[in-house]
Amino acid sequence: MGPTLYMDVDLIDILWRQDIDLGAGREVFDYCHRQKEHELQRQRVQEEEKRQQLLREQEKALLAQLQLDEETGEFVPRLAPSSQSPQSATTAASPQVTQNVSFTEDGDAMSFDECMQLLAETFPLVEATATASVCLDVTVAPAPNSNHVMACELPALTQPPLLPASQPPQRTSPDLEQAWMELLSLPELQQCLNMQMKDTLDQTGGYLPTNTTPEVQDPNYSFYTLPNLAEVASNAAEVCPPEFINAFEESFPNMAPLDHLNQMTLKAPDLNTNFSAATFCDVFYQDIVNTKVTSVTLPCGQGNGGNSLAEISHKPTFTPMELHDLSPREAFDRGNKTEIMPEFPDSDSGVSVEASPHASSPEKSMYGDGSFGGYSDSDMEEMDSNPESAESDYSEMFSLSFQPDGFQTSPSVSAQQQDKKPKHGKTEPDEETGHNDPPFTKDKKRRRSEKRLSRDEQRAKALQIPFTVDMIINLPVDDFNEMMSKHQLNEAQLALVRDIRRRGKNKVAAQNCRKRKMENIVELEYDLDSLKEEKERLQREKTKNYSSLRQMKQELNTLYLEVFSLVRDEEGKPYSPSEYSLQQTTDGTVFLVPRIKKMLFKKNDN
DNA sequence: GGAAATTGTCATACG
DNA sequence: CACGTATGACAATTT
Repeated sequence: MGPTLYMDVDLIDILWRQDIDLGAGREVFDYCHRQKEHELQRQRVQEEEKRQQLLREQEKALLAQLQLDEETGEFVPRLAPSSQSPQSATTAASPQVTQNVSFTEDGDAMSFDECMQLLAETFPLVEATATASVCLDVTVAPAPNSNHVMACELPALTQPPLLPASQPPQRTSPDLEQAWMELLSLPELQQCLNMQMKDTLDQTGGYLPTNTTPEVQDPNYSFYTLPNLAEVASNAAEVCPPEFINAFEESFPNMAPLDHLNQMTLKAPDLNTNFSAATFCDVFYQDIVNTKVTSVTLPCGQGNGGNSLAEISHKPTFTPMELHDLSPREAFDRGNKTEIMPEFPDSDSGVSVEASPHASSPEKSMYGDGSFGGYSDSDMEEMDSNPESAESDYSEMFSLSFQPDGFQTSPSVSAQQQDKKPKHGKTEPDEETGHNDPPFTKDKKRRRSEKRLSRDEQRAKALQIPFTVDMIINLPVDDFNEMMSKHQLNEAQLALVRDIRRRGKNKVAAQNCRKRKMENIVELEYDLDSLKEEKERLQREKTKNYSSLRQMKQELNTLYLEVFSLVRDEEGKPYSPSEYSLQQTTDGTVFLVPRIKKMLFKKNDN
């Protein structure tokens, strides 16, 4: 059982990651496990001792993460939506705020303060949504090694949630974006990010040795992360946008993913003992509660950070699709009974789990729904619509994350992203704040209008496909194949890419077809009008000609009578019109023909 | 809340 | 045969 359970845990991790990508709050799950074992003991001691130091770094990390979240917006929102409802959201908000505050206090730099404010403004929703996550975070935090994360979380715990929650979510997407960009561009911030990256790496390295990481994940992870790191180092602090993206990817992938993995592995064993499919949720929940109670001091800030990190990490880190493959999940699902669906049953399906988008109870939702919820295409959308805005964030995040991968983005894509960016901040706040259950329709509409990610984009994101949808669809066959050959994709990813390409092509074809159809209709209508006009014109001409003909006949008749009246016989008497008529031959000669004769002639002719 | 309009997909045929 | 396109039919969404 032990090994199998362990495996399950890893699989679960993977699945969770996927779920997270999808919008599910797997982080919660992972964290809970981790927390159970090591969090309380180690975290308390180490964290408390090193709090201050860690706080700085962690906060920095959080900032980085938060930023990522913002831009990508994916994960942060998700957590909230998946996990819960407004209440949770409010709670979550507080943690972030606290983090922000602590950060500023640390006095890293003036810029940081600004950043914090920005974060507070931009993430009100996220934070709110994160409430539920906070609990989770606490539980999660446990991993001793994950000091960074923990530290980050600690601030939040120690400091009561202040501003963010209270502050109404502001939708200053454009402004916020600019601000973010600026912040990112700040050398200090970048340095901090880099620092965190390194720290996380180091820490992760330390952790890994103990239990370590699922083989599968690590490879991929390293695969993606390494490049990023290198880039970061090289870039250090430079320009905002590019670096911004890179930094995020780098920082997050390294930090969150690794930590999670480590924690996961560590905790897995423990869980195994208790873990049963049925009890799975319960266990987590309990663990979380316990951890919270016992280790208030522990860094849990993760509500925000943790979630955000986890989410963020997903993107940046490319979890191996292979792992993804539902098998693990399915097993997991059976056990839990939670509704996790195979995300990619077909290439077509994006994801499937249906979590109840609207979590009923905050806590439970967190554990049950949030963690387990999967998303189908429709589900994905629902998530977005969910209280939180997962969707908006998601889409936004997605766009950002996508590019970061280092893949070229097609111009169109970039343009879309830009468009989306401004909205990110806004969307989240609105939803978070209030969160209306009904929002569903509203959110969807809003999203669409705002241009959220398409289904395929969401799917691609969920599977962490390293190409933009535009690239997948628009690249010529040769280039497409070349691109595909450069990246190792699992079957699910390949299938999805193929489907995306097929659907994308067909979508364009359908659009063209409809456009053509409409053009044809318009043309035909135009032709119809033209023909109607022609008909009327001809009708008028016909009438005119008819009248003209009558007139000519009239004139001809008059002339005929006039000529006939001038004709005289040998005696000088006029011929009777009734007995004679004038006939003209082809050569112009005119003959006076007796009507009787005429009749005779006719008879003869016949 | 429902009808009309859009839009996305799928299935299928064709080049 | 693989691909891409065209298009009717449906379904999901949006207006």
